[in-house]
Amino acid sequence: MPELPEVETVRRTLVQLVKGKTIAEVEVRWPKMIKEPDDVQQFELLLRGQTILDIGRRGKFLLFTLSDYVMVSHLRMEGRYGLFAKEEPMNKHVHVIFRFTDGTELRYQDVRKFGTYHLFKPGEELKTKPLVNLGPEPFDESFTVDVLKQKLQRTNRNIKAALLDQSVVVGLGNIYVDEALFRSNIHPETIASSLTDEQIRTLHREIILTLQDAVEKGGSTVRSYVNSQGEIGLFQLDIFVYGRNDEPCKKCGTVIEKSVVAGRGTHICPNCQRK
DNA sequence: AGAACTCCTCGGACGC
DNA sequence: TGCGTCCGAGGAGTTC
Repeated sequence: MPELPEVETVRRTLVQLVKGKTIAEVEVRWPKMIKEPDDVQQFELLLRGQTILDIGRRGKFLLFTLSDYVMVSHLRMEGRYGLFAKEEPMNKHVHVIFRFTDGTELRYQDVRKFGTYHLFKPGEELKTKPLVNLGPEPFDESFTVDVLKQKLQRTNRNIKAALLDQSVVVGLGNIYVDEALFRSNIHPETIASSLTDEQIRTLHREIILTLQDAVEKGGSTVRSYVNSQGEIGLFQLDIFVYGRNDEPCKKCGTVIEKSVVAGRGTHICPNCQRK
């Protein structure tokens, strides 16, 4: 399940693979993925002749800057990109194909078909769904302790639910929320508004450090994620709690427990993270 | 505001 | 052992 570090890793590898290429033709095999424009044929048509100038990222969204449009792509849980020669055999889970003028093609593969595409005129993408209500980028200076504190103080939800909410801060998903909370010694069921100033300072620092560390290591490979060149991430070696239920805590040796919090599988060390 | 539901498929667990 | 069935995995939009 790609979160910020995995999406950033995909962005970095993808930009090297396709920057400067011009789209000759687009084939959408699963029309439900195209959210904007409504008409899938229109999506395919508008992309013809577009050159990929750059690829950016906002939260977990990839933003393809094209000659005349911005294409917003979300990988959700299992989306992957790969560059292929057109004659290479097609995987059955490929749902969108961008054929370039040079005979190569970018294939979007997604076993669960949860990924989404939006196409906008430049500037429009920031004024509307799905990007309009996103919170600050964790590595941006606008993500301050005070901003985090303000957002946490006005909610009665638990901290796990709050951190999964992309309007609080972007980029965290189930893995990195569990990791950041462990590294902050905070129990995921703690009511967000009840965190002390010191806990918020620690959490703010650990969110940034956890994500930075993971970006440097090329993300995690949990379940199916690989980057655009088929390489796995190395951060999974540094994971403290996610998926480690019934194994000993790396800090204190207590057995890691798994439960459900905010409707998500949640991993904690009951000794390091107390309510 | 916030919880529940929805989308979707596969693989692992489970039962016989 | 082998085969069928069931269900959990979850980001984010929508619904209530």
